[in-house]
Amino acid sequence: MNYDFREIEAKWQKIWADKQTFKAENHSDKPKYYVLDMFPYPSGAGLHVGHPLGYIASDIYARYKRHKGFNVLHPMGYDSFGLPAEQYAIQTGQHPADTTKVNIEGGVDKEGNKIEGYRKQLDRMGFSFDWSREVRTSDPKYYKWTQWVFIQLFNSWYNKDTDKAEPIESLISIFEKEGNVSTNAVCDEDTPIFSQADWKNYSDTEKQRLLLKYRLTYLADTEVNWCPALGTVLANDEIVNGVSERGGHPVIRKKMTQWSMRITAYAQRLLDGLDKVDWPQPLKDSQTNWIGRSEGAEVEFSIKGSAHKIAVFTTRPDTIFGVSFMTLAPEHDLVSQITTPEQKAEVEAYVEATAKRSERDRMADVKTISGAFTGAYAEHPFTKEPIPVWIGDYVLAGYGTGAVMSVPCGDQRDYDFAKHFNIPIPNIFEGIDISKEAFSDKATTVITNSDFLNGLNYKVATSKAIAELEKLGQGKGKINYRLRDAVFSRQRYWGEPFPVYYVNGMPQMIDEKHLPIKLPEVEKYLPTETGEPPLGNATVWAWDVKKNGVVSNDLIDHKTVFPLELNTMPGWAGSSQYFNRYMDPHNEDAIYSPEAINYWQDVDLYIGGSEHATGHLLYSRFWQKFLFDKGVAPKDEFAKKLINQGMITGTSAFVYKLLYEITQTYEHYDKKEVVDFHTEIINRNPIFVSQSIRNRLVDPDNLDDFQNLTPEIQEVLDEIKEKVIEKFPRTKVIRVDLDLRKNFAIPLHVDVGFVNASDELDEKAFKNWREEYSEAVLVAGEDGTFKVSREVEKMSKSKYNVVSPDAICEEYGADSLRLYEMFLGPLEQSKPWNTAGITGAHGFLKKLWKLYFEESGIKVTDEAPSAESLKTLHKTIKKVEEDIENFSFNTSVSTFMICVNELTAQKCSSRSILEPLAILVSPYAPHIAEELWEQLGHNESIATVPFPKFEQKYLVESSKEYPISFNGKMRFKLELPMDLSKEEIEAEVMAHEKTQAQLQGRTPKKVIVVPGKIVNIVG
RNA sequence: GCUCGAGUGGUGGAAUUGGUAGACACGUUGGACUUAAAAUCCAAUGGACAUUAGUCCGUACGGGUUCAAGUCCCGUCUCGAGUACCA
Repeated sequence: MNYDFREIEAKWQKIWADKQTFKAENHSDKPKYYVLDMFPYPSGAGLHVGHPLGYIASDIYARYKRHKGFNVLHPMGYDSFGLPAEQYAIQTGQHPADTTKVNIEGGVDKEGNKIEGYRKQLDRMGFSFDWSREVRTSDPKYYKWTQWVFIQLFNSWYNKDTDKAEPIESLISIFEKEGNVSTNAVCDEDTPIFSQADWKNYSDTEKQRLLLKYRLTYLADTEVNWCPALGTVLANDEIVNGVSERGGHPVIRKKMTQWSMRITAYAQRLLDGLDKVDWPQPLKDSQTNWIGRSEGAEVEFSIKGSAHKIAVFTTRPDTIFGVSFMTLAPEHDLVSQITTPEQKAEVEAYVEATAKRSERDRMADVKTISGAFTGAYAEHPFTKEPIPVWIGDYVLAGYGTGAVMSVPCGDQRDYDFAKHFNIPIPNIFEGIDISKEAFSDKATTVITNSDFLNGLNYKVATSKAIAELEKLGQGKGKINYRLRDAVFSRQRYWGEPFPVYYVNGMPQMIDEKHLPIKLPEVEKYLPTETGEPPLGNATVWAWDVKKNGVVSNDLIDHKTVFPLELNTMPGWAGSSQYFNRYMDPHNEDAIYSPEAINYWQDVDLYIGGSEHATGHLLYSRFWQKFLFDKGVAPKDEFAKKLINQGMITGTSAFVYKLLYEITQTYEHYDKKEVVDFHTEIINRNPIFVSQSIRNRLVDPDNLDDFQNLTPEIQEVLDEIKEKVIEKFPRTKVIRVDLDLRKNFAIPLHVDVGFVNASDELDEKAFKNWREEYSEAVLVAGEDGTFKVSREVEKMSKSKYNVVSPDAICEEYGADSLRLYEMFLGPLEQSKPWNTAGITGAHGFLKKLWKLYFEESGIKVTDEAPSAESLKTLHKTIKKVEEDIENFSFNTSVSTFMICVNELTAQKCSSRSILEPLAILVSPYAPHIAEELWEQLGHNESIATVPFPKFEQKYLVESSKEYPISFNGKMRFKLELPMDLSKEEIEAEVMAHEKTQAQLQGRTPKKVIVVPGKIVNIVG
């Protein structure tokens, strides 16, 4: 009987689906275990071999936990709102819902391309997902609850006294009793102070406007990152190096009315919570940096001849006597108000110039120092000296107060600015030379020239300065965070609509019981002509408060029918709670039942990519903490343990195209005919050379450098010349030469499917690939083979280096793929894909199969196992169990290989060894394990069979082969009984002839004996 | 620039609290079987010298601790990831 993986895998995938083998119950006597993968965005390109890496690891763990007696929740779903589907809709007019459905369920797209569909691809790899719990973020039944969370956030404020979110009603009742004078709440910077009487007198609209300054999600005019190419705003985490993460388009600053999430209220708790979770340190670090807590002081400077005050944030209040100027961000509100008439023109020109520059431009030349003097002077709080106030774009509007007290001697940026504009640089550091650069080492700071701070170190001076500022009422200690509130509006179609309508310009929440508010149909997915978001194209998009339903825009009368919000929610809205929704995914009355979440609690193991560090994983923690405050979630951190799987990169293949030119004299022939023929020859006969030829032609370190022409190439050029001569026999002079003007050996990606494990190109496949290559000339190397060169790059369609899991499953089977992906190396490490090695994993499965079967059928017997086989089995159990617990999946694959190699050598056919072995293998290679289990005579699935128990007694050794070292170098091995004492071992070793040979008569200075380990002889 | 991580054969990678460096697999070479190929099986495979024994060198580089260092400490270099005028 042969190992027919195609039949076996199809058979078991069907049985698992039919019998719902992996359905998880919300009630169980077993302990719970929740294993989660980051759900994918279903793109039209489908999965490549890099995607399943994390899924395979989590599946192994989930299966292992079932063997260990846990009730395992292992769900999967789709993050199905998103930009690519919308861009595709704009191009083709197809509804994103339709294309998304095809991408998930399979089918044919409008261009006639067959799409396999994510679901089929996933099923093929034998994952033990509970598909009955699938969620899709774009499903109204799902986004109903995304909208619900939004409403809860809107109806909450953050009470700093209790340090949690509370219902907005409690804030209103405080305002009614005492105004906001003593309210300790997180709110907008510009929130005015009002009394109980003020509150009473405010109009309804005014009250709503004020409440927006406290709500955890709020509508406000904010400086946003506007991406004109995408036609939408972006959050900070969606911008990489000043351009959009998706597409790499430029981003500019713009003031817009947008929904924001008051995530800053949770800044400290988001930091503190990191200590409670077992997440990778780099990920924690990047969240910590992103939140960016810094301790310091807020200091107020009054402005001479003005009632305005400038507030600055500084981490170095100890250097306050070193202030020689102040700098405001060009966008700072005070700029226009304090600028003197003489400086007005210069300042305005500067402000305008900076506004025009994109974020990227500003980042690109951080070295260019620019700024303008406002003409205004602030007053030093202690010396009362005047301090010139400048503006400069090195001060960011979005951080701190958007203004700094500039201490050039202690801060390099201030120093550079001062040097550039000839501003004095007073030195306040004892014994430090500041003629070349600023001094910022806190540890060795001793303050001088600073009145009451003289002689103090950083720490003491800081607290003293803060205390003195407090006495003056001009400052206080403050903790500042880099984290900004997150913009939550997107000017896009394919996202969750807000459950919001507008009365008198004030947002109103639609009552929960009318959710979901479904996306309206639109004709076009582009912004409207008036620049409104795509939902502005909808004709039925108004809210009728009488009917409680969406009605035609024609009916808007601002009395009972009002306009609905035109923005949609950002990509991370749907992913911020999906892990909880899986616990009770079909609940229509609540986001999930208390029973479900109290049973499942939180995610025990979460696996996904590290690129979500400051996006999804921060927002999800924020929402979780909010729902925890609301009493909806029992845990304030949603995932106990998180692992970032590494990326699988592609191994691109290249051939080199040689450029050449044909020259000839024109006698007897028409010039045009000649030139056309040359062009045709060059187009029809492109020359490609293999790597070795390229390396002889070109200096590999300098690709423009021609070295020498090889005979092979000369031959090819001569052949082409022959063709030209044939066509124009009477021509006197014909030359065919390489075009050496520039990089003449151009590397071109070729499909990795045309290349075998030895990097040899399938020339036929290559020529058939493209019409223009059909008569290509391929110049092989000296050994007669045409070899491509290879380079590791990100897997992508455009680089022709994508390897699909379907092809691997077809050729080697899912079990081989699973084993091989794990075998590649540690889970967290990124590594290049190389199909060649998969034969090793596949060969292992064949060898495993052969332990159970011979030609005629199963060969497993009830014979008692040998001591050797028992030892092999138990050391495998021990190692595999340790490996899985440590997520070291690559080493357990090796362990299996060793085990099977040993059992084969031992000719083991004993049931009491081979049954447990099938269970051990089953998390990794579940199909073959199920088949073996059934063939061994079992009727139930192997999935929940208890994991074999390790027994130390089988590993007890009676002797040990000691490595005998001389001065730390192992020279020979000596088999000795385990029960010898140190002295006995030493005596045995010293008496050995090889020891004497090594010593050559010398007397050892020292003999180190570690029983059971090693013997080292020194001297 | 800052923060974090990593450097081991031709390749992917092993190596538990410091204790036999290179497990396992790929690739390569030789051999068996076969008309042939595939598949399968056997052997060799870090480098150099010796080709029997053996010796020397080897975990990015330079030092150090130790009977013993891939592993611990100090310094340097390279690569990767994140972040970047954050006051």
